[in-house]
Amino acid sequence: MVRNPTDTRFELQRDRVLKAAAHCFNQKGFSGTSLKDVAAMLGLTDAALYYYVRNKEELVYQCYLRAADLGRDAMQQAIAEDLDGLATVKRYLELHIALMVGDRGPVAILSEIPSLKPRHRDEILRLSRQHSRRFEEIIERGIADGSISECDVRMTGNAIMGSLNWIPKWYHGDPKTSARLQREFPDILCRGLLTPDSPT
Amino acid sequence: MVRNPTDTRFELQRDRVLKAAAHCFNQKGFSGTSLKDVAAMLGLTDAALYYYVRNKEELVYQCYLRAADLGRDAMQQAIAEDLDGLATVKRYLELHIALMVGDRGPVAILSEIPSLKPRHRDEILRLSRQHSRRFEEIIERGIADGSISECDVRMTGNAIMGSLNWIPKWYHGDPKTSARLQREFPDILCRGLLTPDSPT
DNA sequence: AATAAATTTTAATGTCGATTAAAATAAAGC
DNA sequence: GCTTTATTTTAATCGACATTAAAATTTATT
Repeated sequence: MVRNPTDTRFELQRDRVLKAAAHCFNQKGFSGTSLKDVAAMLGLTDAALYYYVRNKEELVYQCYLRAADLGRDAMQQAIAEDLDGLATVKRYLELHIALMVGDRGPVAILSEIPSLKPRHRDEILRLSRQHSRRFEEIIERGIADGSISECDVRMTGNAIMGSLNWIPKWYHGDPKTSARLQREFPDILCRGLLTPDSPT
Repeated sequence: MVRNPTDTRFELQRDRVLKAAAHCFNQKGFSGTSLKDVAAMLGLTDAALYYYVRNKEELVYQCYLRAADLGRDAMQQAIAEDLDGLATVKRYLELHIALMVGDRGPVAILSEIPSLKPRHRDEILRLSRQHSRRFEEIIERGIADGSISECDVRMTGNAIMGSLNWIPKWYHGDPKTSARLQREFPDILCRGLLTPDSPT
């Protein structure tokens, strides 16, 4: 079985497998989804999945890689647009959410990182930390250019990333919610609750 | 084995079991923690846990009940202080976080709700929705009394709750982080990123 | 159409960890 | 101290998937 980059059928089917897996993991929890569940979503047999991943652990790993890719893509594009700090944050959030609720989704929520093999766990954690660090850099840039108010950058980053990472927990594909999410969420995360004339 | 409310030894040990379980679930993931892992934290044998819970499913269920109790307690106390909407939100966040990082913690992250038995799942979801609804009511009250700016209440609630629920993912008991969390987080979630003089 | 390669299924196997029952120990009550 | 009750351990059992190998089928190539 020699496979080259032009061999697209395998890649496509594999992608469907990973999406189905992400969907199942989010819906039924990790321990609650058997390979049979994932396979059933594609009209396949559980054993067929082994043609695309080595085992269940790798299925999770690949789901998490997809999630990391998606986040990285959104951030790179946001940065490339060369806006001020606050606008970059907002743009990143818009892009990330758009990808999540679009055809790059669903994104698996990262609940099972610890049960990955060390090699895989380390890589996912590395990617995850890298992403957080880049996000914090944007916030710092915003503080420097005056668009973002002084704050504990680490905590602020954690707060926003938490909101973002939690989305798959309550968003299950409803189009109405999808629209609201894309329209409102980025602003909400940037604006906070204060009224325009609140004292600081 | 007749047990009454004054029988405290059982209750205490059971509580230790639930805390250990929450800790393990957060650290190693649900599927990655065996009952042996949980028991080992207490110097017990896996079989001993069955004296405190019927089975693993109930262990998760009880962890989630604890989490729900904690959130409810924080919210009730915040509401009882009879502040305006924004201040109530902030007070609630302070209290909830204080409990999470204090001796009521650790709080299990709710990743495995779907693998609960229907009866248990329904109850946890009911409690969870109730909590969200009450939180949204506070936000609405804040909008009504002018302390919170107009917003999509549902989405705003989701955003803040997401941040809060994600905390156990990255907070692992470091005291330094605990202090920062309690000091900064409530404000961050209320204030957003904007500078005092940002245009709206 | 014939052959080869890719994909999926059928049918077992194997294993880990949850669960259980009975025995042992520890604690409490009298 | 003796008895009863509460707690924990030892030692099996047991089942649900994950995993595998070989066979079957589908798809691609010529």
